[in-house]
Amino acid sequence: MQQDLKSELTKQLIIDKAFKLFHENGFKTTSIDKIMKETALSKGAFYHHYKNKKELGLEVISLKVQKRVIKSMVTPLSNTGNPLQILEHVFLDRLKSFNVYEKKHGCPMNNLINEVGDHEIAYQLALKNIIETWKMALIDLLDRGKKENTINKNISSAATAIYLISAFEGIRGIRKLYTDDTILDDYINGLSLYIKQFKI
Amino acid sequence: MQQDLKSELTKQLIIDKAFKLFHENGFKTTSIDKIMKETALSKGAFYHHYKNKKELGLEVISLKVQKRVIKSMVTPLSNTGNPLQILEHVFLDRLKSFNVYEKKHGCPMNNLINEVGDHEIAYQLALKNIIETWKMALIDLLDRGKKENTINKNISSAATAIYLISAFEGIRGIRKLYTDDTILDDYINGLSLYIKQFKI
DNA sequence: TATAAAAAATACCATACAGTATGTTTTATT
DNA sequence: AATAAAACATACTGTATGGTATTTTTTATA
Repeated sequence: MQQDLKSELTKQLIIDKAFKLFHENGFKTTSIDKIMKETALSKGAFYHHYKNKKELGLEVISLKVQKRVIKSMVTPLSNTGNPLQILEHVFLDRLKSFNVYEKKHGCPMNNLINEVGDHEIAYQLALKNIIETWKMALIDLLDRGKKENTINKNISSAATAIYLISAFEGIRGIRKLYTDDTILDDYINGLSLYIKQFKI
Repeated sequence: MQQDLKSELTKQLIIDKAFKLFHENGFKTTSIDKIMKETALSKGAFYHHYKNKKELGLEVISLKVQKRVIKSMVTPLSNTGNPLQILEHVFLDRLKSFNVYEKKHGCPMNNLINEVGDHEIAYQLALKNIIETWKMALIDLLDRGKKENTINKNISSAATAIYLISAFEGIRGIRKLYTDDTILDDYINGLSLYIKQFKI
């Protein structure tokens, strides 16, 4: 195999396993040893490709966590159609798409925000970047609705975007505490009611 | 000093320092050594009073984390007055009461939920208990508003309670990523608009 | 004041950790 | 085939960890 391709595959393997373990067990308590045991490669291989754990953490955020959020929560906002329907679809469909594993372990981004969001400035910036991207996309969609007269012009797009994001991330954490979906049903009802209020 | 009083004071000291360090640096990465260094006592003292770190964790949750939430977010909901005004007051006053330290390190409960909410069942139950207490108190207040004809009877009290809690906890995490309060202002505007919708 | 128990200190252990030094194997180039 | 560099493996270091064993100090009671 070509060297640069092999290198790329190895790095991708490490990132994938690291993301999985960060998601399941948290960032701080996931050691390099545990990650490399998952890859079936050695510690030497890790330090050949990465300077340290921090560098890996930042790659996991930008290559896995960010992509995940953008794919499921940002990109679909650009679809054509009624903005309010898109909003409801994106948030509700996402929640309903989660399997037991994802409900149990919560949102990878939110987990990182709460675990390392007040520690390393580098993590802070990388995570903030995701939130800002998400916020902007929501604002664009809400503004489009206002322009097309399907959304009440008196509501603040920025405030609504942040309230939507906050509630979504909040419930992803709270759901961890439960073993069934009743709390998610409450959230879903709350969200539906909330979105309906934007209508003209 | 009386023995049982001394014992009680020592335990309280350990709990206070542990809560502080959990809040600042997280649960998992706060070691017994670090806690006991803060208390200026020895490791022997710790293991005289506590069986292990888990037992301390549970005491911190029930004696510090829970008390904190109940005092600031639950008890004030029982005040007399217009339920909607009480709602707005409690949530907004709480947010506005936070100092730089509390904004930086987020909500101790939410931090724990996201860090250990999917690990130890004992932590899970202790934390869920707080959320349930909070949820019930909000439902009671909303139901009172409905009975007194100040709150729209068509909204679900449980759904509204969970949506309020989720957004509040969500923003406490997200705020960690920022160095100023603009994101909090967005949230506050979003919350005000949200609460206004409950009006008849 | 003697004695027992509680409170706290000291010293220790096995394990896990991030990271390093050095070796071996694989791949690319001449 | 020779050589160099990249990819990976092995063995190690120093430090931190949760927890234990044992000793010293403080407090309560007779």
